[in-house]
Amino acid sequence: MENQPAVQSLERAFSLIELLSRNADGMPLMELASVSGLHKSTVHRLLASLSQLGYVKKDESNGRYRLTLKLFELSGRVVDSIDVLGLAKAPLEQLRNATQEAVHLVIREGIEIVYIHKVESRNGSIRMFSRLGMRRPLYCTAVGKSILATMPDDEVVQIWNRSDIHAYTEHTITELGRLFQELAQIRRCGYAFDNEENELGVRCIGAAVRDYTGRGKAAISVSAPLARMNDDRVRLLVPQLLAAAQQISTDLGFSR
Amino acid sequence: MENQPAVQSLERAFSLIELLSRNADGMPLMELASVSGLHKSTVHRLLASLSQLGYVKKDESNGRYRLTLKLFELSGRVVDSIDVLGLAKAPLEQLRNATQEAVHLVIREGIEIVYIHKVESRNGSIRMFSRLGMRRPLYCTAVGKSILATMPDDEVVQIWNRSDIHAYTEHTITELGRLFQELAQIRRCGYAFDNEENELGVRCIGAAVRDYTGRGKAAISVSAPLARMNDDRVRLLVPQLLAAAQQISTDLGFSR
DNA sequence: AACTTAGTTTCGTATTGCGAAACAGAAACG
DNA sequence: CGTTTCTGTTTCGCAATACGAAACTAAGTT
Repeated sequence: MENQPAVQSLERAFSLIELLSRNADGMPLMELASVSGLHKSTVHRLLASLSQLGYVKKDESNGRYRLTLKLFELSGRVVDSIDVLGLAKAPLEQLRNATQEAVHLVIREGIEIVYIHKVESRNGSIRMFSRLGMRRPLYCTAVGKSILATMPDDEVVQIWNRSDIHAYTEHTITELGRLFQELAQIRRCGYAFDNEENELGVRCIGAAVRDYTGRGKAAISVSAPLARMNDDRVRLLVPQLLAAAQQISTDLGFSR
Repeated sequence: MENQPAVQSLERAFSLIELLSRNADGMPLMELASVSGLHKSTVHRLLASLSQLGYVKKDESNGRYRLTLKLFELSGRVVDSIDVLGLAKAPLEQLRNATQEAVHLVIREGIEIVYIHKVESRNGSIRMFSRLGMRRPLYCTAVGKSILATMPDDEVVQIWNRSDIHAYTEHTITELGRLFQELAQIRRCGYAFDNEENELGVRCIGAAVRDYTGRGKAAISVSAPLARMNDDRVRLLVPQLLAAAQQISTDLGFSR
């Protein structure tokens, strides 16, 4: 039914866009041509089209092509329409104020979570690495696991199979058995850990946000460097995390 | 040199994307076909390609096509690379806390400003209409005018000529003379007003953020409903606004 | 002045995307 | 329960469209 190849010019244009998105200060035509493997005149034509449509602009001072913020405008509309975002902002900020640590809101899309909101720590010193729009697999983050824990086992297995299991750090879970062990615990306690499974030196606690169907479509987390996240601190933070998750879930129509 | 028509399939695909971005809960194929004026089989082919590339997904439950967050991922990278954003976040939040009103950060792109960060009022009652990624003309916003005020007159004229002058409210400036009068005042005081020029019932004060070249590439503002923004309140808020703008400008390398 | 190298424009060609039409499935109707 | 009328998917022959080689321009380099 599917797997007919994508329209060629679209595929090519988007590969250029992806390349450009990785280079903040733009790229010259020839570089785009060589790394994409396309003929320079093809690249030129596609860029000209994208420029005319307003997605790309050529920096006249140095001849480099770069993305404009028009994509941001489009995707901003999409993100804005996610109702959990509106409901979560206030509780998240309160949570950050109570904990003084970075807090995140993610939603699930397929086998990944996407960061859609962040309130930064006031301990400005150490900055968490996270970017809005960034994706991570479900199985290696506190938020992801807390969402998995709201799903039936067979779906978890499906997601696991579709995921590219990769040990981001030495603590990353790479066996399905381990994952299920953890999920059992998460279901009991209502929150999930990430003990440096995604990034060394960072520990997170996460809790799912449920909508009226009871399924976890989103999750929130508190992240901090190892030094500020010992067991005592966790005991202190968990109730606050859960309260915030509860609050948002209730606002989304989840009961009990 | 330009105005050769854009690659057809690109132009069409992006028009579909724009349509989809305006409908949070997706659109059925036929609706897309009729409003875009494209043949349904063309729409189908383009959507299939966009799906395969991961930008669009078909909601199997109701058959509607919707945008994924992949665009958000791309544009997130672009936005993230704007250094003024990182530098502005803390001062903006402080400003919001001091004023208890909604504060915004915008950057200029061409003849428009783009909202790239917002810290919402805690007076949750009345919510400002503003969305990240949203664009407004320079001439009808406090932030826009404060940026114009940092530019040489001839450039202001150029921008004016390229702009589609439109009276958003009865207070919108629609004559170049009026604009220059205001710019003169803004240059004297260092901040700009928006007296319901963009939206009835909303008053803003804005100040430009300058980089090391002295040009205003960004600006910040405090917005509030008319009722909370009388002259006394403005006198109180302006110094705080200016302090924040100053702070960010300094961090960007602007001196004096 | 000769030689690179990046970027733009032209243009003939075949490939690619096009859309009419057939098909499949679901919902609405009588 | 068959008929009609939707929407969405697939096929396929045709020609318009996008392709890329090559010519050309403009800057830099040697």
